[in-house]
Amino acid sequence: MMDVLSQTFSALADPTRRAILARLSEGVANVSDLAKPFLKDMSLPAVTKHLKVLEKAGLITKTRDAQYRPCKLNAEKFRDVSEWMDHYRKHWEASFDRLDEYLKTIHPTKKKKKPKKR
Amino acid sequence: MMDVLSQTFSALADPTRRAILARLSEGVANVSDLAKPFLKDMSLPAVTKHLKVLEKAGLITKTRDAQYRPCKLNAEKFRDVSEWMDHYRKHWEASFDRLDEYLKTIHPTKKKKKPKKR
DNA sequence: ATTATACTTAACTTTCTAGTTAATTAACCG
DNA sequence: CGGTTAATTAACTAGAAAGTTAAGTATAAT
Repeated sequence: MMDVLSQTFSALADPTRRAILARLSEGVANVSDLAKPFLKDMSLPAVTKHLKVLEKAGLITKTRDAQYRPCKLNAEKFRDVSEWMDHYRKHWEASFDRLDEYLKTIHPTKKKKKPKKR
Repeated sequence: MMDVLSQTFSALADPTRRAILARLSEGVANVSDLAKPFLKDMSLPAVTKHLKVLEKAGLITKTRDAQYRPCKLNAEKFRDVSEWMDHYRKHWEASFDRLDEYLKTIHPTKKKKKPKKR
């Protein structure tokens, strides 16, 4: 039995699945819509499987409309990942500052690099 | 050949590896320090392998000090993941607001749930 | 009713992952 | 030197993941 976070991360660890999520971030799409960009690289059942992985991970929801299966992004799941990431945020922000300090010492006139606003 | 983001996510998709990262977020530790909590569940070579996965993914850096291998967190990598996640942030924040609105309609006296400050 | 469309399931193959034990390397200690 | 500690490498196994093709199901269209 896989823990929730592992399942989420491993669902995200595939470029096809991330591309599907990117497409769904633009709006609802059914299976063949989602599959279209990949059909030169893989079969339809392969895409079906990717969707199943995303669905089991809770990253998307698949509904029914006649013979179509409209899929939509399940945004809450992303928040869970983001919350896990938050624990490390201070570290990368700190390391950014350290780099910043370092850059100032070697090149004091150079424009200050600032961490991204969130 | 695995793309960078897939490699990062798949490194994160394991509870042992995430626990190692959590430990390293407290400070530098060498291999046997890191292994200790897991030695009841798995062998030392298993931990070595996990560390190799994390290192290849760029999430940690392993250095040398006599026979020890001090490891440290590589925080920049987390920023990359976070930046990918940012693309979806608006979605989960929006869905949170929708939930919020919904909760108000069914239970108007209940204290308002607020999205986490970042 | 039959044919087409949309999608899934089944069965199988190949490759990758996570673990194992045993042997090996490297540095330090007495 | 000889032993101990720290960690890695090698060789192997079991099981999961990602793909395939072929067959099946459900709805719609003619």
